[in-house]
Amino acid sequence: MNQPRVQEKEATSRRIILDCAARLFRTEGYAATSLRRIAAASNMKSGSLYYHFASKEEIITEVLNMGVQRVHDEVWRSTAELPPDADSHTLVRTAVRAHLAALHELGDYSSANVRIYGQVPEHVRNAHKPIRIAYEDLWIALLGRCVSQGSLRGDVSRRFISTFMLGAMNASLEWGTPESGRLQQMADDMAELFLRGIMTSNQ
Amino acid sequence: MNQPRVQEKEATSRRIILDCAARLFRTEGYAATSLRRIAAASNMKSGSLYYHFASKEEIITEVLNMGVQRVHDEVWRSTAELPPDADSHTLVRTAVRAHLAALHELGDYSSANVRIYGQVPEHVRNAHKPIRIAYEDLWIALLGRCVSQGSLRGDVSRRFISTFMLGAMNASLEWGTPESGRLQQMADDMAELFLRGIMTSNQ
DNA sequence: GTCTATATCTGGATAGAC
DNA sequence: GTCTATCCAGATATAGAC
Repeated sequence: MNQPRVQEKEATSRRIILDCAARLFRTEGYAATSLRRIAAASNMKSGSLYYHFASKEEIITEVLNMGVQRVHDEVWRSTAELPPDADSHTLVRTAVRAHLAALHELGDYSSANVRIYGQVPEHVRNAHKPIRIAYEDLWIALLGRCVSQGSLRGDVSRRFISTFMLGAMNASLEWGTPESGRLQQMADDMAELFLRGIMTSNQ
Repeated sequence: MNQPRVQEKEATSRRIILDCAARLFRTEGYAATSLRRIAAASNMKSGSLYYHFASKEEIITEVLNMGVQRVHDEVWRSTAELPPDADSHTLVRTAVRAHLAALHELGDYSSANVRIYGQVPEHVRNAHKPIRIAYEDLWIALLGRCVSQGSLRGDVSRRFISTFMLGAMNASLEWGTPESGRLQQMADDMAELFLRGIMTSNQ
């Protein structure tokens, strides 16, 4: 009865391959990352990858999806845990913290996603797109909760604000890898800039 | 006496090659963009590129540098033209407008820069780095003018704020190509978000 | 200044042994 | 599940004709 062991090994190898692939896609780019290099980093030979994945495109698809899915889940969970009457500042701060924490924890996956989304083959991008849109919609909904409290400014569209915020937060992936203590501080600083802007007085 | 004509043709071909290269680097990635494709897009054969450039790395270096240099120059010029006693809001709005206008005008150059900077061979990146740092320093200096007016918040470092703003603005390259009318509006909206944040009241 | 032709290398993917 | 061996397409770069 060693069926479970085999499945475990397959799942583990799969995960190792994806981790290495994500790291290489992030740092080298999509086309520059050969299956031979992914295999070597995973302590395998290139032919062996085809036991786990049908093609390079199947690997990048998995990497792209994982880069968004976990962030989505964390932001959803952390904001759903808040009391229904939580004020807008708390809501935004919580979502920003969750996004940045998950983003940097995922590291190579989310960074690879941000960096090479615009450069993968079009049908790969199209297959991934719904996951991105679902995540954007989550943010639109969060901002909707602010609107219903009358606290979100009305002169700029919610879609613009959410795209703006996501872009600003994702750009932080290019700043290097902060220790988790620093990350907390960074998230709070960024939430503050979002909420109140860069100036002292708001005349 | 056709020496000038020849130089003109060389300069023109060079520029065509760089334009095509920037567009391809942006959309396909660095490694995925072959010299054959750059040549084809430039209505040439791949061998001919070597008359104008010594290597693929020389091409990408030029593309990276152009992507920052023009933006730098535009932001510098537009803010230097302001009266020395211009208020902080005007200063920031002017710089944001200039950055976004130049960024989207350069299009493929700046977008290629943002997208593939982290994926280009290390010595290419190192050669380009001083130009990036000089531009960041320009923003630090602009924010310094706000500090001396007592209008920049003091609880977050100037370096953090400038990195935050540049990241947020550069992310807009991924939103598609706006018509120039829309671009003006976008720049003003973004400046507003920077200056006053996303909320209505700042209690 | 641009071409053709080519040397040399590395890529994704497959077949079949173990 | 992982290996070796291999096919074939496509890469950078060079050489030399025009």
